[in-house]
Amino acid sequence: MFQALGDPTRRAMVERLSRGPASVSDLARPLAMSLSAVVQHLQVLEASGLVRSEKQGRVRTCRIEPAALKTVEQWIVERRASWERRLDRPADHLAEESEAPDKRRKR
Amino acid sequence: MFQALGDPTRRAMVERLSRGPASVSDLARPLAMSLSAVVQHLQVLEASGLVRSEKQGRVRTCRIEPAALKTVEQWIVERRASWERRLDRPADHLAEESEAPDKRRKR
DNA sequence: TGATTTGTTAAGCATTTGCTTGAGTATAAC
DNA sequence: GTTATACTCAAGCAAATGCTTAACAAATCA
Repeated sequence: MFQALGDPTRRAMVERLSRGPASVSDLARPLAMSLSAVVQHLQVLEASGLVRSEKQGRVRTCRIEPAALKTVEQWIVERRASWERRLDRPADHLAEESEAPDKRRKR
Repeated sequence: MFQALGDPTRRAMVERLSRGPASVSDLARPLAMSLSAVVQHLQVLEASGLVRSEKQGRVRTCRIEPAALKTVEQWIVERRASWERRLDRPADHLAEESEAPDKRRKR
């Protein structure tokens, strides 16, 4: 998912979709590239699980998968929490050392 | 930042750093690649603003930049909020249409 | 029916990415 | 002072990425 969101075009597509469902052409309209390229980006987004789409007639309607966004959000939140937890207990890592060396409790 | 987090190795580095500061060799230890490669990943992370590092003596100490993580988090939260806001007011987009066509209020 | 709209698929191509190796430099340890 | 440590920097290279064009298929429209 992070990799999918790593591309600015795909982020623009997700932004558009966060405001509501859209067809492939809708997604392509503001983008300065071929429809084909947009379809390829869409495939990446779908493969990542961030976007889902279904086709009725000749138009494919795409929409965001909020649960997937939540997963990404969760990853970030956890890393940040892990870091902040550290700062809240100034014990232990006062020496702020590396790791491997000094595993023994003496010295 | 999304692009930086798009690589699994770099995500592992961020995970490690979320548990506390580490030297370049610390970061490299669990990774199956050359130190040089790790340094290159580190450069990407620093360029993105997600990680900061400073060198004292011959060891470079790296740490996470929580504000940057917060920025990423914010982006996700906003997209998700934008989507959920939509669902809360079932007005308007009942037809769930595309966009450009039918701008006129008749029909 | 024939033309148009909407999308799909494949091939090809330039650029970017994620490494490696090898040859340094500066600090710290012995 | 020699040796090990902890990086640093520059090539070089294979694979992945982000496009393009072109040919095609299926709905829908006139």
